Amino acid sequence: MPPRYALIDCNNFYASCERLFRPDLRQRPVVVLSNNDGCVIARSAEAKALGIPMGAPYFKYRALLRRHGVAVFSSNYALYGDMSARVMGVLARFCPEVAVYSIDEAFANLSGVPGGADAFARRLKATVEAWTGIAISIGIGPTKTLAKLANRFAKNHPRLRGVFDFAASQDPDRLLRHTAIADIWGIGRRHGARLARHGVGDALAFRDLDPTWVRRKMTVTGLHTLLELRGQPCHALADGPADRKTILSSRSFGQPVAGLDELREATALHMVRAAEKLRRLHAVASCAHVFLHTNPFRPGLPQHNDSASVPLAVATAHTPTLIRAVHAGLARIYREGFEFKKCGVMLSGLEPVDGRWLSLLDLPPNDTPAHAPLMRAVDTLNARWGRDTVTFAAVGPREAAWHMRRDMRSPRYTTAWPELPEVRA
DNA sequence: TCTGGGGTCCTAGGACCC
DNA sequence: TCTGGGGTCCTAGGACCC
Repeated sequence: MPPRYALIDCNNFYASCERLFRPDLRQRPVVVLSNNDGCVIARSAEAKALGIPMGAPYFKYRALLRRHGVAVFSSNYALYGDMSARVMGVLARFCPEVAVYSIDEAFANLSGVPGGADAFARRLKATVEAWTGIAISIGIGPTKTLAKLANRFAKNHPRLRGVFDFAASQDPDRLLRHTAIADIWGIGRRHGARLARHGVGDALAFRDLDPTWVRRKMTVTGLHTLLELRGQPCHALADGPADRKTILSSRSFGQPVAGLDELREATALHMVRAAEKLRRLHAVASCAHVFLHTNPFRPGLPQHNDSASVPLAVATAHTPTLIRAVHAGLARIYREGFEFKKCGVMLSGLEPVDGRWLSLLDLPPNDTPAHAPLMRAVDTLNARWGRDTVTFAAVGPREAAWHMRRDMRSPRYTTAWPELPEVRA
């Protein structure tokens, strides 16, 4: 049976999560800001109607937001992650095959579902909304790219009531003609602008281009997009289990940082986070990387961007060893006299912890087997009592000035006991 | 003052080897 | 001063996604 892909996604996900526990905001526009309260990354329908673009820098829009009584939130990933797990749980319970694609999206294969794809999707939508309070939209098509496209129509045309099957269309060419080139999944700003210069402005024109030309100008990625628009699947439901290749932890500072001591604390904190993720994947890393950036938005200031890679003698998930590695890298790239805006660490050469290669040389003393129980104990305590119940001295004081800003974070309603919502009769 | 963070994939080019 | 072809591996950079 040919696949019938569905793209299921949550409407204005972060903004919807914020509203769940704040019924007073039901009619008010809501926006959610990125880490550090830098820019707008989620908008309720009312906020979109006010003309606030995705990615709008907060400082430029603050006055407008205030004028229109927009409720503004710092991002609260504890809440969004938990709500995402609930939505995905419902999907997994009812769909024969699901692949989670992002925090607010999943693909499913609805081929052969009882009662037909459209009726099934409508039941699924009603169930998710009743059980979680999060509204979703569903697009269906013979390829993932067309399912994505169908999802846009489901969202943008209220008469479809949130579900649209591309195959049900009387005139598919017309749908493609009404899809702007940059709204195609897989075609971003750069290629969109380039195609527009060649007179290719919509999905229909792109679909009918010469595949050889597209292959040459846009690599196989672009070719796959074209073929998928023609109904020929190039992406499987789950494109391989996608073993992670890297783990990254980085952030802009709440305020500029010039001193080495603070950079050592910040990189240590990033490594604590990265190593937590590494152990959650039951993996070890064989290389640690560290990087520094000054502020690219201030080209007048002296700029210094650099990175260093530190190979590890033995692949490990031992946080202190990894911190020592990035501190060694940091010493190589740090320069005095610069205002740094951002730093981060990356782990690469990931291997499953059970199948790792041991060095032919003796194990270095910092990777003795005793370290695994210690890390396990740290992770267990933090899982039970909350993040950073126990941590590492190298990360420095908990209230350091360089930590990111999130001045408008809502309570972690569903994941922290002290922040449970209270209901008064 | 104030412009996110975390990923993937693809390609070109250099280093190195035989 | 002249001097090949073929292969692998790594890295940097570009493009995309949410």
